[in-house]
Amino acid sequence: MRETTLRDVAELAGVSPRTVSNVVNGYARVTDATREKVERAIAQLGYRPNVLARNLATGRSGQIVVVVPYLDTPYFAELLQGIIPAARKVGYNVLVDQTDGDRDHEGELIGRGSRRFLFDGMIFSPLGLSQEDLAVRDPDLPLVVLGERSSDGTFDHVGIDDVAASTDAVAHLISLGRRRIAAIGDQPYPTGEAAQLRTQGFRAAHAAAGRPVDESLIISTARFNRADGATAMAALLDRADPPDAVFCYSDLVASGAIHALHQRGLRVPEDVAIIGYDDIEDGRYSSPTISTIQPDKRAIAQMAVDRLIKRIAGTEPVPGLDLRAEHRLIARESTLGAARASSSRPPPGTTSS
Amino acid sequence: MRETTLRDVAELAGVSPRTVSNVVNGYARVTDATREKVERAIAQLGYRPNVLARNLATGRSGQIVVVVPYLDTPYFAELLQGIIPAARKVGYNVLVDQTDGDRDHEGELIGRGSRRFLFDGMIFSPLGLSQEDLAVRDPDLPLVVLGERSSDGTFDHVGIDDVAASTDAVAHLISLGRRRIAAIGDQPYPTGEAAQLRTQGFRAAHAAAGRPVDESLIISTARFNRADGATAMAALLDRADPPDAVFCYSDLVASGAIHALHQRGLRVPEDVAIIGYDDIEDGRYSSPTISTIQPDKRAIAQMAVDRLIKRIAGTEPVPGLDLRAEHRLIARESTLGAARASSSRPPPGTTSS
DNA sequence: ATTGCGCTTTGCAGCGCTGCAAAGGACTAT
DNA sequence: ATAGTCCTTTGCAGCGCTGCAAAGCGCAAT
Repeated sequence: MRETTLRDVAELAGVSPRTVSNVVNGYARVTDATREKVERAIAQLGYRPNVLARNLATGRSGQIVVVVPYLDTPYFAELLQGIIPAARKVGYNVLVDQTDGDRDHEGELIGRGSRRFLFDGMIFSPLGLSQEDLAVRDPDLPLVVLGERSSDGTFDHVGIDDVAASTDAVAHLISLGRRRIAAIGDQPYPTGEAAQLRTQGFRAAHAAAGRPVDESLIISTARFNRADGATAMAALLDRADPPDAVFCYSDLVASGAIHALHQRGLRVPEDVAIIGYDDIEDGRYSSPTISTIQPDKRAIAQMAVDRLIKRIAGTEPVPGLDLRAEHRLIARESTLGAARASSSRPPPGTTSS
Repeated sequence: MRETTLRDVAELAGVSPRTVSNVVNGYARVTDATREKVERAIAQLGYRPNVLARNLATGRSGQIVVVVPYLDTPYFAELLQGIIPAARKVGYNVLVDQTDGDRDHEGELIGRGSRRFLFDGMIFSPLGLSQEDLAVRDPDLPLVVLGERSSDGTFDHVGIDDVAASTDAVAHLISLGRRRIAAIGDQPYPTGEAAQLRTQGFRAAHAAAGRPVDESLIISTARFNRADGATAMAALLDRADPPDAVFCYSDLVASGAIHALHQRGLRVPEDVAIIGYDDIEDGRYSSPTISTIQPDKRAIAQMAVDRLIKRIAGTEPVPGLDLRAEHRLIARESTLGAARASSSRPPPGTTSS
């Protein structure tokens, strides 16, 4: 049996197809009488508009895509948790795509491919693409970039002040009296801009305290995940002069580092203090709970959606904006110890599940 | 400037639009000569097919949707990690939707709404809908259901044998000599089928060991998350006769329970042994590492996609299948202790990030 | 009664592509 | 040379909807 169409409804209601369309879309002025007639016909036939046809006719898909490197990274999952409802509230469906941080895949997505027609705009968290790679993008694609890129003026960018946040994190470790502070997560190559900003903060905090930076304590990792965190921490502990504190570039890295410490029978924070970055839910429950930098994820999600919608509507001035969300330092057991952090009921989080 | 169309390409190449379409789709027999001509024209004009138009013409969208209750639940995130590439490999884009376990929202998605046109099929992990609610679904929607429902014959179902897995988990605790075993996560109401199967396994293991079940040790929670796990554990510890082991219905619940134990200064597993369910990455790194039931997520993802594709193609016999993936017990520190579990390097996981 | 105005409803054409089936061409067999 | 066969290419119509602008209609003002 064929799916009922606008035309079928029109016929039954005794009006033109165009009028049915008007009713369906809540358009224009339609008399209550006709509206009712049409609505009755719609109900009777169980009509539902064919979105595919509408898309072709309007040239818009009503979908936006959110592109992240990894879906199973809690930070992104939590961010999506904010983006999806925000987008839905303004009538957009969200498509999620994961790139595995692959440069080619990312390039394909922002380039002028055929999928372009499937979404009206994109919120993109690049990993494999460097700042300059972003230039190859389809200039027609409304784009909001998350994280540590800066806008070249043709798209909007939403993030937090990574340098300031990292400085806060390291200053916190210094204020606790730690002397040998390591950093895990640097990425000294073109696509490692996010990491480099954090390293910059690491240095700034040392400078502000009049401390020299021991370059050998800055450890690079390929990714910001648990496995790399554990490996890097283990390497640090193999040294003759291990650190007494570590600034990890993500909470996952911190989680891995703590795991490595525990495996060697070391205590956190007594032997080594750990601070992470992102404030994922995991860190609020782990043992010890993880001190961290909390970006305002809800704000980031909302800002990203807002900007994208405005860009899609085309009501925005061309110049791209660089927007900054708030962040704050959350000190927990992994730096303060169980006693001092005893207000260690999990603090109200941005999201929870 | 207008987007170039099939017609433009045809004109430049000096062939009919239909031929261009044939080339683009790799259809039928096209001489190398014409193909080359057309391809040159495509390249020259930078043509890309309009997916929206194709969708309307074919009546298919090339998208499938995966509906989960919560995106930021690691289990689902890890599952998606498997589903997305599997689907992409067979030419489908994946749309992800999150329902917050809301019954109405879930009902809308499987019902005969307008979004139906946006996807060719659905992989659905219900939470708010009970078995019988599933009946209201759009019968035309190719559907694969994940988790603890069983097929009513009109859709496929993929899961693991929850009763057997739960029995294994509890038998493990019993084999370690634990006497008072609690369960956290029961949901004794219509939508709690998944939970109830685990409770069933809990009982079965006791029965097999000739042990009575202390009903008061079966704790219900609204959800399978950390917060509920912590709360339930705290309640258990407030009792005069706390348990010496707990079977948690998810790793997140286990994580919350461990958090609560640590807050009271109790040790895991010395004071209370904990076993979870799902084998999320988190559990492989937490302190202690969490013993768990490991479902074969990769297999689940693959099976779900396979079945869905076959259903979409309509080449499948109507009767729905109930498919079971493998599971295994992974004993880690939270039951064995650090010493015995010292092979506690994180085992190779299904996924990692 | 006539004109003009404003609101509602309509018709037309077309979004860009593909399904279908027939037309056209080259080639083989007789 | 002619008919038959097979492969390539084409034309047509239409997927179901919306943008646009005109047509229709009721009512008020003259």
